[in-house]
Amino acid sequence: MATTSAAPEDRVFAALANSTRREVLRLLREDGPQPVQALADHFDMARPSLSEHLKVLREAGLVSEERQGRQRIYRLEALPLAEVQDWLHPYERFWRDRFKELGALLDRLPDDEADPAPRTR
Amino acid sequence: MATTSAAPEDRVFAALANSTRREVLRLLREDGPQPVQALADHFDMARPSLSEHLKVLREAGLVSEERQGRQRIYRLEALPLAEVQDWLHPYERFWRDRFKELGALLDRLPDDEADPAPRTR
DNA sequence: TTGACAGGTAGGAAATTCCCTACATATTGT
DNA sequence: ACAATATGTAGGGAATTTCCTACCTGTCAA
Repeated sequence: MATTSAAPEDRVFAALANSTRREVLRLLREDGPQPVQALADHFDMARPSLSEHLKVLREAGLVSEERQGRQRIYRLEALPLAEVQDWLHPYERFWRDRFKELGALLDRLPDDEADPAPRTR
Repeated sequence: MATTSAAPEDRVFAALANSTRREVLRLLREDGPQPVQALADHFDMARPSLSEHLKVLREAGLVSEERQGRQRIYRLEALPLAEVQDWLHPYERFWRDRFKELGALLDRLPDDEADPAPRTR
């Protein structure tokens, strides 16, 4: 019956669905608050396109902007990500169970190679 | 420089971007493995549309199917969600910092109303 | 004031997503 | 074998997303 209510976290999940936007978040996290240009330097795309992405992030509450002269300094606002973590929580035991199964399986095997081969990408 | 490489987690984030799909995950988590019909009962949408959603979830590794006669039992596969949690990790300190700020602020106020009034937005 | 810089907005094309109605396939009961 | 059940796939339309090239606005420096 649930008509798939549009939760407020909807915007956050949608914002995270794009890798450019996730990269922006990473840049803000690792390099701190910075103007649009500095961010744009990391992408191939036209600057106005990045502006659109910033808008999506803004509307999801994931970044804030502070005007400073003719620049706008964008800053990471991580709080909405706490919602995502909360959302994940009830699933945690499921993957932990899986890990346990896997661990048990490995225990039963001869002590061979622990490393499961480098990811083929 | 980074051309926003399409990470493998891309599929997972994209899968989570839709609330119907998140609802499916919740149903599988709360009610356990079940056939498509049982899931479909919870949605207004045509069953083939749900099938498409299940396909997206399958390709993200978030569910698995087990054929049982003419039914297909879908089961939650939560492991890819661990990737999401890993992705979240480096952000955690940012929102904790925010909480601390908030806490400090509240401490400085007269012990009045703890509830900060519903956001006027 | 004028020009250059920073960055948002408008308008639109191409791709993708989401949902639908047929239809195809496999299994099961009669 | 036949009808009914369970579910996937095809084809297509509408909406949304993503990206582009102009273009507009505000700030700073000469």
